[in-house]
Amino acid sequence: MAATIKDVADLAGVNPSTVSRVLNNAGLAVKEETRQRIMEAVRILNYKPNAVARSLRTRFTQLLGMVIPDISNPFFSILFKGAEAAASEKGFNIILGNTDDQKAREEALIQELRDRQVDGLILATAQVDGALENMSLEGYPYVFVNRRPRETAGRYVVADNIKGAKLAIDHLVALGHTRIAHISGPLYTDVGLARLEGYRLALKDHGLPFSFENVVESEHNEEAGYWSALELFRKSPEVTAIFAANDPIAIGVMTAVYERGLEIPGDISLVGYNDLPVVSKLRPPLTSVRLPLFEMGYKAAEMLIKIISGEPLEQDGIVLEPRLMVRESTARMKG
Amino acid sequence: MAATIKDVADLAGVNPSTVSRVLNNAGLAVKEETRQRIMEAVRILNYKPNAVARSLRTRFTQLLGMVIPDISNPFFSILFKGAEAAASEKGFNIILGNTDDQKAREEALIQELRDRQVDGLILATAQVDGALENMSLEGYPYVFVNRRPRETAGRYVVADNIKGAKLAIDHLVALGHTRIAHISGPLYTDVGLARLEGYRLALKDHGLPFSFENVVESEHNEEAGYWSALELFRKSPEVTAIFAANDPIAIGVMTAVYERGLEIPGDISLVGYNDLPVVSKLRPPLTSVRLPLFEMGYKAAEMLIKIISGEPLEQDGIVLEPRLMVRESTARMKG
DNA sequence: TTGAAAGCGCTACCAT
DNA sequence: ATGGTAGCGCTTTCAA
Repeated sequence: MAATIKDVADLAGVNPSTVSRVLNNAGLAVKEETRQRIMEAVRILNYKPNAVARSLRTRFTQLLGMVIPDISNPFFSILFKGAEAAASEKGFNIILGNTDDQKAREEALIQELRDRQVDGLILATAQVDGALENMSLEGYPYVFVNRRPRETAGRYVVADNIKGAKLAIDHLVALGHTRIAHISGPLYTDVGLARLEGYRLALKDHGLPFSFENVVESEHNEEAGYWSALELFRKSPEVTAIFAANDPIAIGVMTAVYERGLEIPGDISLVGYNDLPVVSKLRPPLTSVRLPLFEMGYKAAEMLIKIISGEPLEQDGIVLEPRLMVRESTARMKG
Repeated sequence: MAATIKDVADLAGVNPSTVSRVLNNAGLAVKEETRQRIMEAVRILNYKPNAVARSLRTRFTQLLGMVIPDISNPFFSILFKGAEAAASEKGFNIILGNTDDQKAREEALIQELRDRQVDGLILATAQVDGALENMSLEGYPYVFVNRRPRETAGRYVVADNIKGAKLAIDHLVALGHTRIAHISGPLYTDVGLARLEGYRLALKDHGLPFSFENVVESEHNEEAGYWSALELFRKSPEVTAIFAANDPIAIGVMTAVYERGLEIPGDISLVGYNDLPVVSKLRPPLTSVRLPLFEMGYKAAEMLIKIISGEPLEQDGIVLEPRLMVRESTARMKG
């Protein structure tokens, strides 16, 4: 049986409250000699405070909940790493829950975590609503990461998707491309919409026409990317560059391009988004927009802990800058 | 403020202990009418038991700790997913800690998790010792996954590395290769040793000579794989097939092979290990030994929960079977 | 079938 | 500077 605070108090010949004072209130009045005796007893008994008992009393668990669609996706696992790094610096740990992108699981998980009395939630998931309204209503601390809630209020840490899309298009235009297509993500998501918007704005900036002929809406995965590329070739066979809304889509596009007997970047320049580790290993290595994922996770946890601690926030949201990783899938326009 | 069991009891006009009985001991004697009244009160107040208070009383947190070197490595994140799936089925959640392969962080983390009173630990990390001895001494529940402890006692869930290596070599031999090299992992790890042993045994099975000329010891990463391949080419330029101890090593080998102006699989057949998602995207897609990672994580959590619940275990360890995913990096011997 | 009460280990308030 | 004590919310034993 592990030693309790009472054991320490008995051994040191003091009251448990004194032990607690020594251990917790660094700046509080305790005679040096008493402190010594107590620390010695702690050492002898190898005493570790019981976090559960402390939590019950203080009403803080020093535990964060993080809800993620798919931890095996490096995108999210790097977010988690960032969050964990910040949390651990402040003495917090994180309960991680994977939703497999299922809304029911997501809501159940949020409830589960709250019942466990986690001090706050980091939400990296797509759709939250019912559970969320309760949360904001009751003033429960939570922070969105990689997603900026539209309807619901809430703090967030995101990357600038409009800027990211512009980086991609600027690059392609600089290489001489004018017929640039976009395979967008789902347009019911803020991410999908923002990247499309960035694409549109960048074309406009460069005096290039925007046309829905050159846009195909896709899901955020490889297979959907493949089929969307086929559809694009049907609609607009003359494009010379494609900006894909994320890397898996871009990988699907690659397959479709090769099937058509075309070369990358010889015939088609291709840009992805997120810069997952895998894309630098592709042939050719993919040019992609990199998000500061670790930093996003870090800042989200940091922000959440500030909210929990009642520290004032300078801002409700943090928007981080993406940057373009240029690789071999993009090249100067032929001719 | 959230409702407590006392609020429910008051509303239902009963004692808190009766509420507790209704909520927890499904099979216990409670008059149907009372139960109804209580459930109604629970509903009205939207009562959720406070897990912290319950944990303090029952001495179980229904929380598992999982220690992982690097969650952004898909190898580990899939292990985690499996563990989380099993845990969540049994009403457990998992606190995940990332160690970045740093021993100090690892030990601190284990201590942290124990102080939090997690009911048990799943250890996917490389080196644990000091902290571990305490754990086994005090009968604290823990399970190793993907690693079978040598010196320390302990339950484990691993894949059969000797078998996996044999699968790789059998395949290469079947393709007509006889000069098969092995770039091994670190030989101070059980994983590295076991794969080397499988390589040696398989050669013997096929009546092929084993020689240290054809073995280079490497670290488990891409760069080390690259340098090890260079060393191999120096020692044994005539090899026609290479079995790499894991996928990152194999990727490093690829780079070295291409630099030498050789083709895969034309000149050199190459087999990796772990079958990370990325390897099917390489050019050529890599033949690799696949481990049932999700299942390993699942079984590890399941085993741990059994230990926690005091259920008897049929066995101290579970060894799962790998299988070979044949792709285009291996081909029949020329000539 | 239900109630009363103790107590898990800790902190924080109030005394002294 | 330190001790005493109440109580966080729950479960569980004992009694009725």
